[in-house]
Amino acid sequence: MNISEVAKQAGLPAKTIRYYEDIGLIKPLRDGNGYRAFRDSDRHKLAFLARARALGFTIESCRALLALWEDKSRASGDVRRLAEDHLRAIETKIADLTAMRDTLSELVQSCAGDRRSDCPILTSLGGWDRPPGSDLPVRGAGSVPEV
Amino acid sequence: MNISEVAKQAGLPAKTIRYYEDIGLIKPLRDGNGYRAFRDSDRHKLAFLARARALGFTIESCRALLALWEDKSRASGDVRRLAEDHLRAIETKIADLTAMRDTLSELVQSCAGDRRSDCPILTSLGGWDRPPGSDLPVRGAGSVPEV
DNA sequence: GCTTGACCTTCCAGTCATGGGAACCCCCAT
DNA sequence: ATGGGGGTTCCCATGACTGGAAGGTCAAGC
Repeated sequence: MNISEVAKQAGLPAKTIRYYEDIGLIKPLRDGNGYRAFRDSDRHKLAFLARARALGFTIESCRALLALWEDKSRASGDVRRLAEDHLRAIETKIADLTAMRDTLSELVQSCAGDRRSDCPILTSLGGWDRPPGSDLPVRGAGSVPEV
Repeated sequence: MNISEVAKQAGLPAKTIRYYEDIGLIKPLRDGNGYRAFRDSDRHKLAFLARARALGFTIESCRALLALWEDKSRASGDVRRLAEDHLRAIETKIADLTAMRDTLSELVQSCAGDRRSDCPILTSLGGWDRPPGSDLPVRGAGSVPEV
């Protein structure tokens, strides 16, 4: 089975599969022609990776999860700890984004959005006409997620 | 006022301010010694940028917002459109993350998290023992946000 | 046997918004 | 003059890919 077929099955782009080999997540064999020869184990790992990535685990967490998956003597506590850490990260990000959404939503509501130039969104971003203490949140060095 | 003072006022790292100059968001003058000389307008722009970034606008959206801010004959509709697009992006991301959180939360709940090796999290990621159609979501090329 | 086109391979560069650090310059107080 | 704390430019690294160029391989059709 060539890479594009494996890619289809795993739900990952072929480029991503090559990348995963590059960083040592999988180690497929090679055919005589240089093509990658995927074993069942490689394809299972790729499916595992696709699911873990879909849950937002970082590549390094995926690496750790994969190692635990392969380690028949693992403790489920180790797996759960990884998952809990990630869950907390997600919840933090949801909270950040929800705060953004609420602020932005208010701003959008307050803007007429017509041909007139008057715009509370810009006024607010500019920091004018606001009583002290009602500042928009200001990002403190990487504390706020990208969208 | 030197860059570190300006940085403090804007709530941005000095490095970020240099970067913003690099990509043409601000154009501070220079003193005889080569130090950046920030005008009021530069400092106001930086404060504006810090707030817009804190709301998750991309740099390019910030550039557009800044241009509208400076354009006294803008239409507030243009501003509002930008904000609405961004708001939709945030909402999409919140939805994605919420789906992740729900799935992950269930998995965490189902795992004993002790010294035994049995682990439903790994079982689920491995794709075993699941009736057809109950697959975990699989990422389709960039459709799912990073966490 | 030759061509065509769809695969496959490697390698390099780019993305986004910074952060780290080197090498060097400048200013002020001792 | 010396030291320490600014400032400056420049290049490299991050995460997790994605795009594209240059070239090898394979199967089908003529």
